[in-house]
Amino acid sequence: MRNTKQKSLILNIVNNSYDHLTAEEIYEIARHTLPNISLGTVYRVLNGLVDDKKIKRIKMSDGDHFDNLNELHNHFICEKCHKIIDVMDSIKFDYKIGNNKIVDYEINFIGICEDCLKKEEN
Amino acid sequence: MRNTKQKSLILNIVNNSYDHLTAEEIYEIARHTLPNISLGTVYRVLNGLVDDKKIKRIKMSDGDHFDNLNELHNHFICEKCHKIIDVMDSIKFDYKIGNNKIVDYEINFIGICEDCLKKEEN
DNA sequence: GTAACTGCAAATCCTTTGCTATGGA
DNA sequence: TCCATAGCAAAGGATTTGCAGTTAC
Repeated sequence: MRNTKQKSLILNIVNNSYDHLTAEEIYEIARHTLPNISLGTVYRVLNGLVDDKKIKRIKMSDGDHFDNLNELHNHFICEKCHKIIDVMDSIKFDYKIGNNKIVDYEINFIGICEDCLKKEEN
Repeated sequence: MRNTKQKSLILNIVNNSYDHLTAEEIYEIARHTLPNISLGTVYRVLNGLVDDKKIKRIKMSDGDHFDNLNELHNHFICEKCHKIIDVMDSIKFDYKIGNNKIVDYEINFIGICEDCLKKEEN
């Protein structure tokens, strides 16, 4: 895998954001630096970075979002507005599932976020 | 939400399968009983059942899969072949994340399944 | 009776891909 | 130099949606 300016830019964008950006959002930010970058390239680079385990993919109803691996964390996902909130507490598992090799795990908390709870009250 | 034969059939199919079926697969099975059922209806009914928390959606790279809620369980997902394996052990959490209301959580173990490990050896 | 649901087909939207040109090592 | 990668645009594929007819309650 070659080190292109497109790739290092995209990795930087993901690593410096805690907003769980979509490919489209990353594309818009990347264009500030590289106006000619294409959305196809953004998708291709993101897929490569996920394969290389440099970033993580979060599958959502509105398309995939991408997350940095700066610190171990999990997610809370709001059922109403689909907001993703980082849960920094590190939960540890020491687990065995048959003869399958566990490489990683993720815990997703699902519920209603503070903002949506407030809206419900009204 | 009305109780149609399409809906009860689809709920039965999901509840009696442990194969984490896709909409397309559910459609094919449903056609044995209701030959005129349409794929659009399958998608619409599945969305309704997920909203009503009668079944669960599993987002995968090849499209969504649907899972029954017969027994509390989590999933192991193979990175290579994308197989989903049920993990029946019941892990319990008593957790608080700010003022957000936690309704549910899911734990996904990610790794390489036994079959793919064997293939790698060769 | 009537509002909700179905079937059908077209549309939508995210994502991938083929091709040619470019640039990193 | 040479092959992986970028840009562009077209294709792909899962899912949604509009509409007219049907059905559950």
